[in-house]
Amino acid sequence: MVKAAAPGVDWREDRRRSAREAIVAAAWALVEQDGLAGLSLRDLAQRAGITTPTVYAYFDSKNAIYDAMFGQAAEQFLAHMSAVEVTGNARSDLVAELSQFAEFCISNVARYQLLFQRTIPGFAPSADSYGHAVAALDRVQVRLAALGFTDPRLLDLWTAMGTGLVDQQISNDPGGDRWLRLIEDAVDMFLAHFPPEPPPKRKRAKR
Amino acid sequence: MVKAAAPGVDWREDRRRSAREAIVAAAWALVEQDGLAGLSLRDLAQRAGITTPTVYAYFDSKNAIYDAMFGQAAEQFLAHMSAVEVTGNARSDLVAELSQFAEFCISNVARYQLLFQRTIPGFAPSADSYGHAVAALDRVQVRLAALGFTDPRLLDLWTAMGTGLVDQQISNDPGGDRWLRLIEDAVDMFLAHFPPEPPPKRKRAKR
DNA sequence: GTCTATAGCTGGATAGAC
DNA sequence: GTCTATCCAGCTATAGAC
Repeated sequence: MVKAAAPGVDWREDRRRSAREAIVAAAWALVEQDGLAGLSLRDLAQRAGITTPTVYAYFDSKNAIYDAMFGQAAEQFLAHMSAVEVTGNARSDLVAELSQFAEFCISNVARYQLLFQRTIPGFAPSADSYGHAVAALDRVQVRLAALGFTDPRLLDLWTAMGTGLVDQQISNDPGGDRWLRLIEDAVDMFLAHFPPEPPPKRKRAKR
Repeated sequence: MVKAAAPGVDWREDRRRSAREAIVAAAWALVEQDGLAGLSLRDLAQRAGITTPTVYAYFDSKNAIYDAMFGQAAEQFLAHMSAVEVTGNARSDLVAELSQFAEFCISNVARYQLLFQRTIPGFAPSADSYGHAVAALDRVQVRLAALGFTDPRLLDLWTAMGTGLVDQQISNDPGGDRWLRLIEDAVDMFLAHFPPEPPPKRKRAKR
């Protein structure tokens, strides 16, 4: 209504944007059902209530759709991981972090595959979409650093543990919790061997 | 030559068997190049020096080819993992085990995907092929048990660590060694938190 | 922007001669 | 068993009317 004349972002752009989002939403619904690689533009158009050529009015190619999905997934990942509460206690924070990560991955396997595995043959995310993903991973690093883990090798070991648990869970016990139950054990193991550096000097009041 | 009349395994069967193996070999060459899902029967036939219908003289369907590949991969996995030397020292044995596993996975990513990830839409290994894979995984369990690790949760954590390192290596640093270098750290972490049970009582003569 | 219609291609799988 | 020829389904993508 009062959306008046913001330069370049008028109702026209809004319409187009929401139409694009509707297509992407339909794409998510399909890949969650038929698998990431099984997406076809025919099905997509039908699901979105339009025809195939209309899809091309909004996306240049099928990969452009994957790219939009990738960007959205990265945003969702950032939001999901930012929602975890920080207490300052290393153990509970690491458990929360890992649980949140696992929940994100498992709640949408297709999204996990798109974002973290490279399973679509000709697809590589655009620089723009990839930027979101990098930002999300940076955040993980920052949070771990706040807990006293700064050694890059430690960070790599941490991500390996996380993806390993998630990967085994998805591949070998889908729908179950055989590996999810091990999250606390994994964190304890990690903490026992790599005690966090002493309090990261919470000296940031001044500024 | 002296292969005479072994009942049911005459030269006819041998010819057929070697023809099948040639097709499977061509399939491996193709998937290593174009990705596991990118395999097409046209390309396969061309690579094998035959025509598409001839492929069907040896395999009922494309999935039957994947199945033969799966069985072969499982056999190779068992052989590769059996080649690692056992010293009885937990640390060096675990490092060797994990290194061997990583080497196997990384040396042929398509094989890794076929065997350990479920990435081909309509494909599930036959009971026969799957049996080989189960045997191979059993062997891992037995070897860990010999080192004093019998808790099934421990085994799951161990496999998660292994696949996590391999997965990160393949996905995020293909051709490099960023995660491979962490194998020793990972083993130390594992050992520090879960010291193996005292010598597995090599007293099993009786029985 | 949205449609109908279709091009153009590639896929797995089969028929039938030899 | 191996071929030529082909079917039929699916796909991405485009042309052109409205």
